[in-house]
Amino acid sequence: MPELPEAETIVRGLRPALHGKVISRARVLRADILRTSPTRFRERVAGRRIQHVGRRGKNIVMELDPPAFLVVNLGMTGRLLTLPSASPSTHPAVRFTLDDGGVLIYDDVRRFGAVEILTPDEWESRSAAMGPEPLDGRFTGRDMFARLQASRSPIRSWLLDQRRVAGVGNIYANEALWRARVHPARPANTLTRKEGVALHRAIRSVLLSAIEHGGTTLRNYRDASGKRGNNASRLCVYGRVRKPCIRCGTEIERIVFGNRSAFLCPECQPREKHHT
DNA sequence: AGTGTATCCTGCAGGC
DNA sequence: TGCCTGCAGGATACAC
Repeated sequence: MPELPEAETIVRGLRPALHGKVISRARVLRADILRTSPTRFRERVAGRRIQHVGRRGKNIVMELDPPAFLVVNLGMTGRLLTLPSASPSTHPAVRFTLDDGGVLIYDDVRRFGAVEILTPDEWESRSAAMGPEPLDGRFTGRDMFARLQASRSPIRSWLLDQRRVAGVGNIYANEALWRARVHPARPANTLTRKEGVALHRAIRSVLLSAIEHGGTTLRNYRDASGKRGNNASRLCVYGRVRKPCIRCGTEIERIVFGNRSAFLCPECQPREKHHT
């Protein structure tokens, strides 16, 4: 999916269209997107005003009044589209009608996503279970390094675990590791302080740059107005198997672990320290 | 604690 | 053209 930069881009597009609007009703076309019954969902959403549109990790979070949280996780192929949109909704799952006549559609080809309506308590505990926001000032290199030392899991798996850092997915995990010159399979606790700090910086710069470019569209991702992101051409390793490393010319490798592809430059990101 | 495996679901690209 | 396989930005549950 949509990782943090894509969710952030969608939020920025949604905010002006949704802020202050009342959801007059919701129509559920694909009930498996919800985590409750369609009836209960409709009843809990209808009549609430959208007070704030925000993001936590990869989740798009709308704060409603009377107090409730509409939380959207886009899974692999989810979209939140305001109409009229540049790309038509091919697989609509939930359709919200606003009091000003506006329409918001949750669209999802594979339906791995989720649209949930939570109580403030439910949302609070959900959010508390997630790791720090990587772009928040409270997320420091020092902190991250300390937490890396407590884990033996491969660093790429560590980065994908939303309880450790919120919002990093497979694209940006791989990109950040390449920038920091760290092999994705290295156990987290084998990173040196220098590497940990470099990785922390790399995560932030990779995410910030992706947001600046409107997110990465490989296939399905679209922003709230249906437009593609422009970040795909800036990827340095993700999906670049057998293409030359931009830094050193060595062929990029693809390896698989934790059920996901990892991409790396074997020269820039050695698995073991090598002596030169 | 960590890992591999499978699952949810659809579509697309590539090989033959 | 058609059929087959593998692959996909995520998250979770399971057995070991």
